[in-house]
Amino acid sequence: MAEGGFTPRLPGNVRKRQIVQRTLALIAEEGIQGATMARIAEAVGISEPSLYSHFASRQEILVSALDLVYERVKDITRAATDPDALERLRQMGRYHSMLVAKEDPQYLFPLFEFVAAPPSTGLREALGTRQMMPLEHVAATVDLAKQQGTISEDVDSMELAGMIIGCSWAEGVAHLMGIAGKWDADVWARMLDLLLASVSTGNKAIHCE
Amino acid sequence: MAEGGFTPRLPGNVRKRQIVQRTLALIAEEGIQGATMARIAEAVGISEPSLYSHFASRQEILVSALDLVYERVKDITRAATDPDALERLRQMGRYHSMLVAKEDPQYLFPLFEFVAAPPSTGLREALGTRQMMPLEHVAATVDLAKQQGTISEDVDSMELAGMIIGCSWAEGVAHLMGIAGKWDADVWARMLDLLLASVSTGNKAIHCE
Amino acid sequence: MAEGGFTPRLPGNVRKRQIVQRTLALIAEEGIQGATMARIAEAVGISEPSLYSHFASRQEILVSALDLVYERVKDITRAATDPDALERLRQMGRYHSMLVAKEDPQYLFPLFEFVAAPPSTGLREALGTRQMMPLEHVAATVDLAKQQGTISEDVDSMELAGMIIGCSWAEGVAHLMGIAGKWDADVWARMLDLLLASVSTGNKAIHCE
Amino acid sequence: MAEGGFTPRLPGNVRKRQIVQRTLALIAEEGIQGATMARIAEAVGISEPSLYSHFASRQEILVSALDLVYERVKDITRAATDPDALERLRQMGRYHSMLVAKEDPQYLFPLFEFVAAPPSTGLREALGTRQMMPLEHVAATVDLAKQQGTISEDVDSMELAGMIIGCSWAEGVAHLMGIAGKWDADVWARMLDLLLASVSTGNKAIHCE
DNA sequence: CATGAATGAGGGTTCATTCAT
DNA sequence: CATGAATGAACCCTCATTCAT
Repeated sequence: MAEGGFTPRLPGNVRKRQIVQRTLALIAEEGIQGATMARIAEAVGISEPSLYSHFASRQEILVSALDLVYERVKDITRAATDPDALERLRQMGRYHSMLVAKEDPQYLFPLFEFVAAPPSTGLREALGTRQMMPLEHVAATVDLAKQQGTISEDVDSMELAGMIIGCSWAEGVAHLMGIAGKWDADVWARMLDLLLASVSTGNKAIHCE
Repeated sequence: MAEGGFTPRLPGNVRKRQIVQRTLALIAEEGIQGATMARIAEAVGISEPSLYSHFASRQEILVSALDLVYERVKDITRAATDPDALERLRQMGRYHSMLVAKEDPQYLFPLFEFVAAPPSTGLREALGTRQMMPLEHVAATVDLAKQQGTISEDVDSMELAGMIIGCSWAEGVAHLMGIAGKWDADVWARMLDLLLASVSTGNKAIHCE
Repeated sequence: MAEGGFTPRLPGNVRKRQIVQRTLALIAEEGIQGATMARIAEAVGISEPSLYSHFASRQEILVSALDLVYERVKDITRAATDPDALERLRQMGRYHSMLVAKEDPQYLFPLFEFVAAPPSTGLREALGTRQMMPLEHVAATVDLAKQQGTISEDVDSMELAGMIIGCSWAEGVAHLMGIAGKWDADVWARMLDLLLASVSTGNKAIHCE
Repeated sequence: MAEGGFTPRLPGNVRKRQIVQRTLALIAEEGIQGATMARIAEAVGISEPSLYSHFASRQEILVSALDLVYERVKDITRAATDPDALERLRQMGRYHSMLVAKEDPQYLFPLFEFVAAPPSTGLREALGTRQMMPLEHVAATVDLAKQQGTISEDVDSMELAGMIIGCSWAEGVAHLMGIAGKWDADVWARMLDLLLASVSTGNKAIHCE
């Protein structure tokens, strides 16, 4: 019956990537619930059922989109290359501010869409799993800073890692709430600086006689 | 679904509050998109069209639910009564931790549902507006602390207020991601303490020596 | 948005009956799988979603249709009124033949659609439940015939009832297979007669000297 | 779903038989409508379009499945080998009971799936055609019994054949309705016995006295 | 204030089938 | 002989909303 669509047949991997990317864009624009199969199909330029040639379900597409978000997160850690681990932590903060500021549609808004996904969707669990990786990366960097003697040995690495990433989350929430304009763009970098200063060995805050 | 014909006619205000409360509960369980008119009506025990006797649209109910969330936020500021403004800021942090820890279904999850609501719904704008109030309250408290001499005059009040509230946001995100278990419950209070210590006049961190 | 359809608003009960009847007709024509919500709605002259104002699901409509089939079955027992119970059994057989012969679209084909419904639909269970009633009615009539002395006391009433109804089933299958034309219409009545003759006290077959 | 690239190329006939068998199994489990091309392909372990290398359409596969059902029916006649034709008829009945009792997934449920197939599918016609063969076989056996003098010459052979097979159909319907448990398994054999007794020359029922 | 009946739009998913490879 | 990519049509069902009562 079908007279053989004229849509160019793309190799599976290419199409798959295409689908995930457009989905992420849709999530950024209209939220997860706005990323409907119909809209995804239209954005990609294929028919709705064709999506099922590449993914078993909408859920699977969404999880793949989440993976793509964490590609951006990985960029953060990849971009911080300073040999000094403490400085590296500051670099991550600044890179994150940049990511948020340029409103990359593949990062901030999609990420929080997953944060707020109803538990029944299973997406939040998927998110928690993925977040562990950057968290542990930051904790490892803190460890390194301790070895390098720039961060006090007393500090719990995982705890500090949480606080560091927490600054980024705070930044994200402020942007999403549309009140980021209340401060200049560096405020979250300064928040991170304050935090790091509190735990760096250079800081006399606590031991300041 | 309603349990039959004789739903007692409740005075308008009571019904309205009932509707908003059940809606908020639904948002907590299933997200904003899960708070459908059908489910709200069923939860309240009236028919679907009856909801329109009390609210002009679903949107209006949702915004009212958001107001209810900010009632909880107001509780935070109300609960912090210490005469020492700096201590009051710490109280707010601890009260917030408590609110998050007890998983009050009328606070954390609904709040972030609104954070992540697609722009087209207008809910995020509504959220931004409401968030200004607690933000300014915290800034005012910082100002007071400066007058009381416990926080350094150099500090920008609004900026510090953002950081303080940012700690709460970070706490919320950690919980929603399901990774809060990585730390003990006090970590976010300690983050706030570090921050406040950095700016308190007792701190020699910056001016040390 | 909806500008208030022009379909006349019918009282609930009337619509419900209408829906079930048209559904049964569709089942007769195209099988259970042919009774789609779209076709039912079209046959009734209302929109598809409106069906859900009257029934919670398609399954519920189908079960109601099954009930309607068994209204026809009840007609069989109602139509047999001869004071002589043995004769009454013969009347039932003849009435059934008539029902089958006139190809009442509310009886034979729909009935067997339910017989052949896949187990996963739950419809066959519903069928078994409903079939018990006529079965027990026939068994009771056999009992009565035994009291009246026309059927031998040795016979197990339920067993004979099964055989009697079995003749009707055989008749039904023959029709559905499209090979009923191989015999004249009375063949199944004669089958029933042979059976009843075998167990009637007038029969010397077993006790014959 | 298939477990990967290297499905061994099977000779055409083998594959064909395989396809038909799995299809029949699917019909038994989920009905004709449950035997979708996707499920058949998965069950066989080849891709969906590959099915079209062996059969022109789904319809063709289904008809082949029907043929396979009638292989089982042929088994019935093949299994009845007693030289006495009357006894042979009884053997067929008992063999059929066995077939039904062991719930052979290639017989009863599939058969009735075809009985109840909507007319528009053409499957019921195909069924009628095939049913003629066993019917005529039974009629021929009745004829033989008449020659052997065990069944009365007065009896119409085709009519009696219908009744005999009718007992089997009744048995099948009882099973499908899930009410077979109401009787012991021999009831249908006894029904057949009663019937045959009525027409056998040994029977004094009619000529009694 | 409350409801039963109704709806257009759209939700994700499955269907048998086709075609280029 | 076999497949991956693709599709139009259809599936059951839910959505927020309206209107007469």
